[in-house]
Amino acid sequence: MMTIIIDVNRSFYFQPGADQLRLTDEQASDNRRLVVETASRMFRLHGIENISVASIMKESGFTHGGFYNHFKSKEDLATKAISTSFERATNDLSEKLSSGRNSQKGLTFVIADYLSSSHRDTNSGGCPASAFPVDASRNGKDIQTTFSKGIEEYLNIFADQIGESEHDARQEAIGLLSGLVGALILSRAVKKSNEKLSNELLGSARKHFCKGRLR
Amino acid sequence: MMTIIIDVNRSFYFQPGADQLRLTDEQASDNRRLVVETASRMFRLHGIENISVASIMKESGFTHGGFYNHFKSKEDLATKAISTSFERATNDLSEKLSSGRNSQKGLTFVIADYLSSSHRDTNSGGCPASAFPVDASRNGKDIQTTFSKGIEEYLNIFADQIGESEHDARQEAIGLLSGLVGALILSRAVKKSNEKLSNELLGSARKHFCKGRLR
DNA sequence: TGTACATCAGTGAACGCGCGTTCACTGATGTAC
DNA sequence: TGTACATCAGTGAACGCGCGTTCACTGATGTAC
Repeated sequence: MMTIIIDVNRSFYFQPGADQLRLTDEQASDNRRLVVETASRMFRLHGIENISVASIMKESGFTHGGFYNHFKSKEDLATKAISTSFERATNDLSEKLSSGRNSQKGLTFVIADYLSSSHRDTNSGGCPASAFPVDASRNGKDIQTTFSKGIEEYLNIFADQIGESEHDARQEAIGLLSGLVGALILSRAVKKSNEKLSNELLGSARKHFCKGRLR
Repeated sequence: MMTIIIDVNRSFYFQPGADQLRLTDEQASDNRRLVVETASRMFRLHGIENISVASIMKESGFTHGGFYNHFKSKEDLATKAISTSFERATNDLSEKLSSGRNSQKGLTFVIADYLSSSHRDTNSGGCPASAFPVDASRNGKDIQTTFSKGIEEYLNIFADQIGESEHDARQEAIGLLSGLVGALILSRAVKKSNEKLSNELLGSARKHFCKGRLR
């Protein structure tokens, strides 16, 4: 078996048109931000390994070649996308909690929101703590470092809200976050085949983790 | 730009050697079982999308060409691998629980075992309920159906053990399974970057979910 | 403030690789009579 | 029970495709003087 490949005229490249011009620094960093946000959404929804660099760039309105002007690698982008998701999510969380007067009652709102069918079905991927842990566990140290920081932030916010003695609050926060993440992930995993079970997982977990907190 | 590809002698194929012979039905189904078990382990450890058909076949001691003699597609294998994992896992679980005399105490053993560092670090991938949910949520109905059945089985076993009124037991089982799955997944996701946090997640979740069950 | 030149975001083709799947081929096993 | 023939698990090459990454090239913007 022999294959002969003759490649004619290897060094012919596209010449950009006359309307091709260098962007200002501000435009460039706006573009970078846009790509990170697109990636954050697509990664959370479909998983990091299942979304290509080209599709992120296309969804952001660019061709894929320019990707490496902004990011060292796909992993570099993933790291930035994860930390951006967590920043936004923990800000939202703090806001929701600070608007609720009674702290334990505030938590029940957050739990109900987290374990709602609209969070399960969101087409932006929802909470990064539920979207990324399996990707993180299969990836290297850089991505895990970013993920860990996000988890710590979540735990701090929950523990602050729970109050009690510091150690108990932290332990309670860990139990709560684990329960929320587990229930949401499981309910997503069965939704297409058994929506009844999916809803039951959300509803029962909601009741279970609100118990003793209400009012 | 033009590329010319000349492919010489396209139709030359390998001829099996003289020691090449048809297997008995039993050998063939033993081989099939072996491939499913190898896949189950590799899929749980690295995720379904991250393991190739060729690598599963190689790890099982075969070349990849024969794969489609046994399975309709990679998804077909994934479905069989998931259900096999659940069968084994739920059998193990029942066994562990039935050996413990007091039912609530039996559960605390299971919780401690589930949230142990050796389960987190197992190089066979461990419990399918924690290994597959994110893969399942990103896959189609066939895989989710298999996954749902496994989850139902887990919930039934937990609920039986918990006892109480039937409805409360089911709700409690959902809370417990969610917590176990969430804590294990999170602890795996931070292990490479922050082992202290990883251990804390396991330990605190263990205490949290054993509370009120001990003795 | 004006000028000369380096920088760099974007383009689209290409590279090298690995994926899931298909294929022609073999010959002992399985089976229909 | 004996015989003729179809079945089928395994092999390794190949297909077609998509991936992450690299590349040469452009010219207005950024910057050093």
